[in-house]
Amino acid sequence: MGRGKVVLQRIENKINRQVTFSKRRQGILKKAQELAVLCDAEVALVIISAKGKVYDYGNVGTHKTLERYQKCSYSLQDSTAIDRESQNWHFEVANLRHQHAELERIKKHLSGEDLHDLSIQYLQQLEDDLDKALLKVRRERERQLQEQNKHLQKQVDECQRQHSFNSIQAAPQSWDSNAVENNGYIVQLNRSNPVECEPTLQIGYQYVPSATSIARHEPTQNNYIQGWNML
Amino acid sequence: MGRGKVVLQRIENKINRQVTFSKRRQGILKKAQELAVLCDAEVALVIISAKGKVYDYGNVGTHKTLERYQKCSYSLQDSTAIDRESQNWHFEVANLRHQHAELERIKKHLSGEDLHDLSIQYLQQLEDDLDKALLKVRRERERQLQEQNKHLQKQVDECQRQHSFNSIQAAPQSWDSNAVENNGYIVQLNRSNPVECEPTLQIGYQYVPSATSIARHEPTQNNYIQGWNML
DNA sequence: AACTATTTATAAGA
DNA sequence: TTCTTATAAATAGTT
Repeated sequence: MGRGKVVLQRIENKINRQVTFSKRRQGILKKAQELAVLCDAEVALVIISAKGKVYDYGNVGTHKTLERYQKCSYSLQDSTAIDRESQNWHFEVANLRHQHAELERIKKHLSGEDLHDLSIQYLQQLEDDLDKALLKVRRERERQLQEQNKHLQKQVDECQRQHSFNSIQAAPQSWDSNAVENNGYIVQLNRSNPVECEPTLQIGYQYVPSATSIARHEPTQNNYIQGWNML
Repeated sequence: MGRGKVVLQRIENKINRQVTFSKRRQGILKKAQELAVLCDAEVALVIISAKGKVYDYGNVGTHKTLERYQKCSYSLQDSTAIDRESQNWHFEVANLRHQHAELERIKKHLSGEDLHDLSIQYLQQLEDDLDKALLKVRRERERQLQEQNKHLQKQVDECQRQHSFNSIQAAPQSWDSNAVENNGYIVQLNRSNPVECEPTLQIGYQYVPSATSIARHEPTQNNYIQGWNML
């Protein structure tokens, strides 16, 4: 893939070799990542240059994958593999530290921090991911609200039934509530008469203030979920 | 390199994933070999499929290279006082694991996964946080685009200058295109005034105020990189 | 498993 | 080193 056909043979010109090494190293790294992501595989790649410089890649941590690999091909291994057991702690700690750092990084990005050194592509991807996540969160919240609603509706019906029953003996009742929205989201019942049923049902969410929250600007008593209708 | 652009994202179709895995595995293997031979490097590659099947390559023996790699990585750590602290390791590892689990949890939530057992309040908080993050990411992307914009403006000016110069000699040239590709980033230039090179530069994206903006449908060229710090 | 239309990687040149 | 460009190589979608 270049201006000349490639011959599978050590590049004799030192400069060319160095340049090619740099380019192809990048290339194969990308390939490794793509393979890992596209095909959901675990990939570890170690490259050591002629001068001894080490490069590595591992989508789930190079060490972790290598360990797994070594376990799998245990029988092929000589006995030195055994006393490497003692080094397992090294592995484990190094590994965890690595992953930890990585996770912290990702978490920051997902929280909108430390964005300054990211590429535009990465940012765009991040934006997409966040959008998707937001969508999912909204859906889940919606789901939960609906469930709660259903539950409450039952209670209301129950209550209503009893009430009606009692009312048959007495006067006809103008059963009413301030707001019952059935298939909608929140049902807000402000009952002033503390008769049989629970006195005040207020359902739904209250806003929980947080250090990092941008305000949901409306006061939270309406059931309208922001941005939902456009989904 | 195919009929469609590649999107860096797990291929959902199982068959396709399998096929791609097979093809790309071959491909990267070849790349690894070429790198090793052409550049006289030591290369080890381990691939473990989602189902656990192990593939490996190593021009001087996978195990050998891996051992070398592991030695190098260890030396990066303070191997001096490690053994004495070995008692602390249990603690450290446990600790790290704990933190790790926690981070994973948070990361999932921020990615819109595993939401089912969360409280409504938490979800709402999450939603707010995501909203905020999204905002920040958009701002950062905007900032970067503006920067790029500035850069391009310079180029355009340059071009314009030359153009004007040439035009003195001959007839004006209608050198124009609506899209300029700069370093692989496609930048749209909407020129309101086609004659003079007096450009209105509008680059990239428009800010969409809603958090639930319809996703960008442009070909998402993403380079979302996990586990590799080329950023 | 082959076949291509395309995309992607990169060798050479600047 | 980095960028550009012509071309080889890889491969996604198809048959």
